[in-house]
Amino acid sequence: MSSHKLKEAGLKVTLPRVKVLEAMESLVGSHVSAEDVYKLLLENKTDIGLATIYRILNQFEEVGILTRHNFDGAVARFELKSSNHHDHMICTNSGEIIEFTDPIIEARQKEIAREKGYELLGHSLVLHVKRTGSPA
Amino acid sequence: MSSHKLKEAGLKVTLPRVKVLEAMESLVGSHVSAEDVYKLLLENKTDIGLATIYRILNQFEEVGILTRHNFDGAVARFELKSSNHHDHMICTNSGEIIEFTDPIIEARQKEIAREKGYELLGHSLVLHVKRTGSPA
DNA sequence: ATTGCTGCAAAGACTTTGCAGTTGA
DNA sequence: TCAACTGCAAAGTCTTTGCAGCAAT
Repeated sequence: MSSHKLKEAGLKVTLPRVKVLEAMESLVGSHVSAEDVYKLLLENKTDIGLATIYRILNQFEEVGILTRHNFDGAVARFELKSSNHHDHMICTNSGEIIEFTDPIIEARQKEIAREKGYELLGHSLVLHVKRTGSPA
Repeated sequence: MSSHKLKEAGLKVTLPRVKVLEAMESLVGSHVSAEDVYKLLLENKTDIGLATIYRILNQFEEVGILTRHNFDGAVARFELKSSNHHDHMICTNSGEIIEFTDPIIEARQKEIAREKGYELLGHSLVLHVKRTGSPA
């Protein structure tokens, strides 16, 4: 249940927060903007102010419920933080976002940071791609 | 000479463009915002409108003179495109930006895209790091 | 002489904030 | 009850644009 997750995170359980969390849970695998969440909730007859959505999304990020992406530099996109970390590939034609993981890259990143005298805290990797003739 | 680079790129050689290009050339290795360029030019007694700087920076990116980064999702940062591609590491404490290259990661990226049926056009990789006890 | 470029100020997109009223524990 | 939360509208930040005048070929 969503409310439990909120309490765990130290957030008061309020209707807007529950609704936003439910929306994000129903959207696992998507990468949505504040506006997207707002519209989705409206469709479900839940009218929560856009400002509140922004506030809640930020809080959720702070407590680690979700991850923020700035793929293009324009709108921020969010996705529920899943147990399995992954990176993204964006098709320049369709705008489609494909997720992937690669242990080799992950390992190298840690190593590179260490080599330079740093500790890796996180990373952001986005591949910009286009479809080729040969399918997946 | 800067003006030659502009002609090559198909851009009319104008004072603002030459000044911005010179500024970027004097800043190799930095990652500056439009505002940064604006202020730097002002210090050098060159008063070019901020809107013009934005326009020029965009044009320079289009013709491949420089690269745009959206490290944090806030301001866009630019750097002269150098012959040698590199990625970035940002220290969360100091904000310092360290450049690096890694052939293994580069190769994997290409492979991953291909495996999924895509062609790699470009990528954006940023490591978020913090200093450790052991120096570089 | 043209055509494109620049400056200014206004507008735009996205996001945050102040404040008064509401709600959850 | 009382602190925390929400909604609204206003404000903020970064960036783009319209338009009239200026400049490069």
